[in-house]
Amino acid sequence: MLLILIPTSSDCKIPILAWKLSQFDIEIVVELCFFASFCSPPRIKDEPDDDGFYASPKEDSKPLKRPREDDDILLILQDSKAKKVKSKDKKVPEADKRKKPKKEEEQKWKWWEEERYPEGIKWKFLEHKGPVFAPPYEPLPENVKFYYDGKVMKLSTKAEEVATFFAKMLDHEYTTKEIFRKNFFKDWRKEMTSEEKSTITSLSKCDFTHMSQYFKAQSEARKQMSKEEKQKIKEENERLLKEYGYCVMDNHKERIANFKIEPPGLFRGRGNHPKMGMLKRRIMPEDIIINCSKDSKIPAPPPGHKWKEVRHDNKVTWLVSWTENIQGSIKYIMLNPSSRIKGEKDWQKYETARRLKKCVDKIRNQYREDWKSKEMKVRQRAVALYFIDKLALRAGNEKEEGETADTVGCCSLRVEHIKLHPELDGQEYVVEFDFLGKDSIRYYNKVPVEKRVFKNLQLFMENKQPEDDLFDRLNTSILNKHLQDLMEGLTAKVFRTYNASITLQQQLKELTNPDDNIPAKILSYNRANRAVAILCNHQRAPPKTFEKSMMNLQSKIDAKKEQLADARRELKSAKADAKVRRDEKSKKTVESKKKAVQRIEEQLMKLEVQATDREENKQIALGTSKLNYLDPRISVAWCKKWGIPIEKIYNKTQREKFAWAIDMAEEDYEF
DNA sequence: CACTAAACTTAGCAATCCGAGC
DNA sequence: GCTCGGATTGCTAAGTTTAGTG
Repeated sequence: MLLILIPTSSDCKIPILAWKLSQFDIEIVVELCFFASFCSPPRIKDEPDDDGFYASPKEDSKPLKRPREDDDILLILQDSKAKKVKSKDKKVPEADKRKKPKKEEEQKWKWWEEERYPEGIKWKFLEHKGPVFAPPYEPLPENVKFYYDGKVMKLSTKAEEVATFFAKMLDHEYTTKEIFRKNFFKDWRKEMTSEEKSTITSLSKCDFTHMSQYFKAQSEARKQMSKEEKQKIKEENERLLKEYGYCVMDNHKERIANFKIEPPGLFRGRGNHPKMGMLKRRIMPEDIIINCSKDSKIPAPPPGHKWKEVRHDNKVTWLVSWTENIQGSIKYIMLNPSSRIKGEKDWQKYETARRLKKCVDKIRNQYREDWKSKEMKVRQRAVALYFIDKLALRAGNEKEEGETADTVGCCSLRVEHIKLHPELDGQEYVVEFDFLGKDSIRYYNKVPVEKRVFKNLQLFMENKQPEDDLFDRLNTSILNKHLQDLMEGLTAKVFRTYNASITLQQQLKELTNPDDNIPAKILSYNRANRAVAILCNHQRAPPKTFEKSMMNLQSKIDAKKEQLADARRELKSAKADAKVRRDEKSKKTVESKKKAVQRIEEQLMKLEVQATDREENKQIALGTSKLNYLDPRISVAWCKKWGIPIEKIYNKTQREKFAWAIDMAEEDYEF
C-alpha cells in the first residue's frame, strides 16, 4: 500500500488519514499519532472513535494486525517540516529522506521528532567511561576503639570495616531487631580473622559506641566545614559527574542515572525483611559487565583490575551491570529519565494506556460476564481483574518465601487478607482489604462490590485456611496472557496507568474553577493529583516535623490576618481623609492603601491555600503518581488552558523528564 | 507449561540543597 | 551572613514483565 497525502494545512488532515488507515492496521495508526503529534498540534483525541477496533463485534474476530510486509506508506508533506513515516522494515528511497534539522544539536534535542528504531534495537552506538566505584575503606584512626566484653580490641581491616557499618546504624531501631543482629553477626564473622572469630562469639558483648560517637562527630564536622571546603567537594562531584555522568548514545550526549556503584554496607530491606542486616559486599571491577559499542572507546578498568566481561548488546539499554549478593539479582547502570531511551518508553506506556481507554468498556463487560463462567479459573481471573481495574491493585507475582518480606498484590492475595461483610455501615456486600503491598505499605480499604463478586469471593474462600491463596487457580502469568488476548500490549499494570491518568483528567475537569486565581487552581491540581495518589495507595510517613510546620504556618496566617486588619483600617482612614481634603495627594494615598490591602489579601489567601494543601497531604505522597502514572500531557494541557506556568507543576528534573510532553501537548490534549 | 533469569519500572526514605526570613 | 525547613535529589529496594529453557 502506498499512500501519498499532500495537505494544504497540516492541521486537519492527519486525523482523516488516521481514520482511513485505522480500518486496516492499528499499528499504523499508532505511528501516525506519533507523527501527527509532532508535526503540528497533537490531534490524537480526534482519532476515530474506538468502535472501529473494539466495540463492534464484527471487527472483533478480525486480526488486529495484518502483515506489515505489504505496507509501505509514504507521506510527503509540503511544509518545511517534512518527515517520513514508514513501516519499520521497509526502505524508503534515499532521495525522499530529508535531512533532520542540523545544529539544533545537544541543547534541546527533540528526540520525539525522530523516527524510532525497529522493535528490539535500543541503540546503534554507545560509548561511556564505565562506573565510579565506591571509595576504598579508610581504616579508623588509632584512637577510635572497639571494645569486646569490656576490653579494647583492635580489629583487622576487613572486620573493622564491617563493624563500622553497624556502628553507623547504632541509633537506628533495627540494630535492636533479632533478625538484623543475627544476619549481621553471621556475615561479620565471615570477614573476621580466625583469632577474631574465636574471640568474638557474641554480638551483645560488642561495644560500638565509641566508633558511633566518632562517626557522629565526623558528620558534625562535615556540617561545620568552611565554605571553601564545601565548595571543593562540590567541584569534585561536578568533575565526577562531568567525566562519568554522561555517555554518548547515537550521536547524542545523554545523562546517566546512577553512574556510581552502590557502596558496601548492611542490607536493610523494607518492612519485615528476612535478610535485613546481611552484608552487602563491595563491588569490584571483576564483578562488572560493561556494555557498549564494539567500535566505541571501551572504558578502562581501574589499574591492576579487569572487567568481568565486556559485551556489545544493543538489544538492551544498560551500560553496566553486576550481580548483587543479597538476592542474587542483577543491578544496572542505565540512563536518566530525560534520555531518549527512557522517554520513548515512557511515552509509549501512556499510548498503551490510551489504547486501553478505547476498549476498557468492552473489557469490563467481558469480565463481568466471566463472573458467571462455569470455569473456576475464569471466574477467579475475572474477579482479580475487577480488583485491578477498580482498585488499581498491582498484579501480585508470587515471591519466594524467606527471601523477601511477606507482601502481596492482587493475584497473590490470601484468604486472610480480606473480610467479607454482607452488610456494613448501611452498605451491602462490602469487602474489607487489609494487606501489605509493595514496600510493605499497608493497603486498607472497605469497598462495596457487586453481589456477583461477593458471591464469588465466598466461593473462592470455601474450605480454605487463612494462609491459602484467594485465587488458587490464578497467577500473573495467566492473567497477563489473557490480557494480551484482549488488547495488544495490555498487562495488569496498564490498568494502573490508565486509571491514574483518566482520574487526573476527570478530576481536573471537575475541580478547576475558571474564576479561581493561580494558587487556588494549583490547589485544585494538587487535589486531583491527590485523588490519584489515594487510588494508587501512595502513602508516606507523616513528616517528622509536620505538626510543628503546621503550627508555624498557622501563626504566619494569624500574623497576616492582623496585618490585613491594619491595612484595612489604614485604608478606611485614608478614605475618610480623602473625602475631607479632596486633593490629588490624598486620593493617591487611598489608591496605594487599596493596593496594599489587595496585596495582603492575596498573600493571606495563598497561605491559607498552602495550609489546606499541606494538611490534606499529610500522609499522601504525590510524587510517585506524578512521575510514573500521570500522562504528563494532561498536566501540560491543563497548564496551557488555564495559563498556569508549567514550573508550578513540574520542577526542573520533572520538566526534563517530560520535555517531550511539554513540547507537544496543546491545551486541547485529551488522554 | 513451569520455572528462572534478565531487564526495566516503580517506590519511599534519607541526605542534601537552597531560599525565605531573621 | 545564618538558620530553619521545605523542596529536590540521590539512593537502592521492590515490584512487573519478558525472554529463554527444558
